[in-house]
Amino acid sequence: MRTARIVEVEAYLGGRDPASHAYRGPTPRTAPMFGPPGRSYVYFVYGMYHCLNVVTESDGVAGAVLLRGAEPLAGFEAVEPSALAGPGKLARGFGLTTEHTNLDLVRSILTIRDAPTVPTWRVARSVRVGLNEHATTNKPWRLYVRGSSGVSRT
DNA sequence: CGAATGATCCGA
DNA sequence: CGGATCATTCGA
Repeated sequence: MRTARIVEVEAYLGGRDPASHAYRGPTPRTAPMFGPPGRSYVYFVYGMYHCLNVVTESDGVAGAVLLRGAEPLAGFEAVEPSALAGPGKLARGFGLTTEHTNLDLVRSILTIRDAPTVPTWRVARSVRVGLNEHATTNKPWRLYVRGSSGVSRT
């Protein structure tokens, strides 16, 4: 089993967030974002990368958190500490594809477990990265563990 | 149908 | 900064 510690995330909302895939209403691809919380939303971009999100809002309300970086803990054979630093690399490291969208993250082959609380002083905030200017909100909706090797380069 | 585009990454 | 590379989405 492969395990890793999540160290970088970004929040995406629904109708009020122009950067969100849910901005213009549900589509077959984004349906999980409008579903019940605690499930996965995996999408394919740039013809070669997958990204993993955790659906967060109640059923019928769009909202998700993009997992952008993690530190490998176990199950990864001889990988660099930065192997999961970045949303595309994280999904690839876990072998995720669109087959893994809409999975129950509490009980399925893909789960998220509780972990020791990260001290507030280790958490940094910033604006989200990788968005086109038109969609940027300039809200500090990216959170990451300061100094972690699992944080994507920006 | 065709065309545009993107919540990325890497290398120069 | 540009290229890789293609599913998804939107307009005609």
